[in-house]
Amino acid sequence: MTTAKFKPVEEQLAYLKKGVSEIVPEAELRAKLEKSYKTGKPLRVKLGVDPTAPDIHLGHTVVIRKLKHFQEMGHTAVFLIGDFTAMVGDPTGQSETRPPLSREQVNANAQTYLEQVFKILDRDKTEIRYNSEWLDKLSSYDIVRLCAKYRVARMLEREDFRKRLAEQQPISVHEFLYPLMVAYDSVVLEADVELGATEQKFNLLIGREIQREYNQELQIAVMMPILVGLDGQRKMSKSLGNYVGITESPQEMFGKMMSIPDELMWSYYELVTDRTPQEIAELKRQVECGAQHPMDAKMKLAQEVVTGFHGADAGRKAAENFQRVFRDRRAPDEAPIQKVEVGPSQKLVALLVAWKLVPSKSEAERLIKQRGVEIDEVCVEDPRKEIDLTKPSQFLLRAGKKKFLRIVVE
RNA sequence: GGACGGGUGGGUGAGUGGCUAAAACCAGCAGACUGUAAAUCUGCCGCUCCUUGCGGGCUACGAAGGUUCGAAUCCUUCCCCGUCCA
Repeated sequence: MTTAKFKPVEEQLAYLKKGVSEIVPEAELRAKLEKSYKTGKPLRVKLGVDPTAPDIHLGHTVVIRKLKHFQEMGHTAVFLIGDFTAMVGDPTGQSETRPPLSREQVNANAQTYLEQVFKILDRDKTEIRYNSEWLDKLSSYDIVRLCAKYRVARMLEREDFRKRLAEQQPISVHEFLYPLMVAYDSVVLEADVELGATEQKFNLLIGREIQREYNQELQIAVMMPILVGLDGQRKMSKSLGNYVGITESPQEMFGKMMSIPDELMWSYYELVTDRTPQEIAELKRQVECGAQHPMDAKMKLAQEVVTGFHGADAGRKAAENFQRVFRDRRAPDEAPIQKVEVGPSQKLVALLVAWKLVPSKSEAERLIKQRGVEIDEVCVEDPRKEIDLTKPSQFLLRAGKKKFLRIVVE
């Protein structure tokens, strides 16, 4: 092994620190990088993700992108799927007990996660592991011994627990197990570095404590900031609906990116694109001095994100479409197509529900009354309007600000 | 095991027999304004039916029963959460 396989330590550090919120402790990371540089042995970098939902959104990609950075520097990316821990449920960040998932759900989610993760990571260079591999095999006795290695008072230091205790919210005993199991994962994987969002700090640090108990070298905790959701307020999450799914269509993705508050775009540039800090600073300066319109800067961001997941063509098209529909206020050149068979005429409200543009007829009626529905760019005034389906035709239906459907009767 | 407090719409939270599909606020949606940003203003915000009316029906205040002309509100049992005691 030659040392030439790695870049110089300082260069690696500069790259790896991009966008990072905290490294605990940073000096040890440097030491580990130096050692690996000398011995030619790559660091083992762990990122654990619980497959609690079928899709990954932009918020998840922040840490995955960081793992990719380590991968690019020649280190071993260990992508850990928490198929066991997903069933335990991590209490992190939400002050309520999350319902545990069944094994089937977890497995199905894990599958879709992997497909999506490799839009970012290099499939051939990633070590994929499942923590059920070892956690399933622990005996009750093993678990008792693991629990014996940590104290309740220390456990209660965790902000989420402290808060719930103070607010008289429930804490289940099994929730204490979660951080211990995550820590045990690090022991099994012999992690040199563990990545996570800042809210994972507690878990990452327990990993160090438990590794010490098992006489291992301690892992470095590298934490990434939490990506704020589209509302500009709260953390991006599926349950809050303020997210961008990475499998969403280019148009949707673009539209959602454009809806973020202006100030937020800088943190997005930093966390979900591969732009360097210098480039971002320069762009920001241009916007501030008026050389560039904030909307243009945001459109660039949106296009880059779409390009990352759908390719350059899709990115360009999405930008053009956005320009056309929302800035020039014209119909989109392509809208999803809904085919309908020729048949008896039907009420528009019923069709809006059938085509899933609104959740109920009441909602549909409301939308029409509020002048939110257009057919071929003409506002529908009558909530009782019937749609003629008796002969072939087609028209463009708009429901609300963003939903378009090209209806083809045939 | 005992004592006490609590469980209301997506969230916070008022309501303690009819005026309550349930205040207020937040979130959400639509319209205006715009850069589909933010801010602001206006309206909507359980489901359903039609003759679209300050219209009819249905469902809803942890669950199930009961009292009553009438219950989110009173009674009974049960479930769940928290605090203190053991």
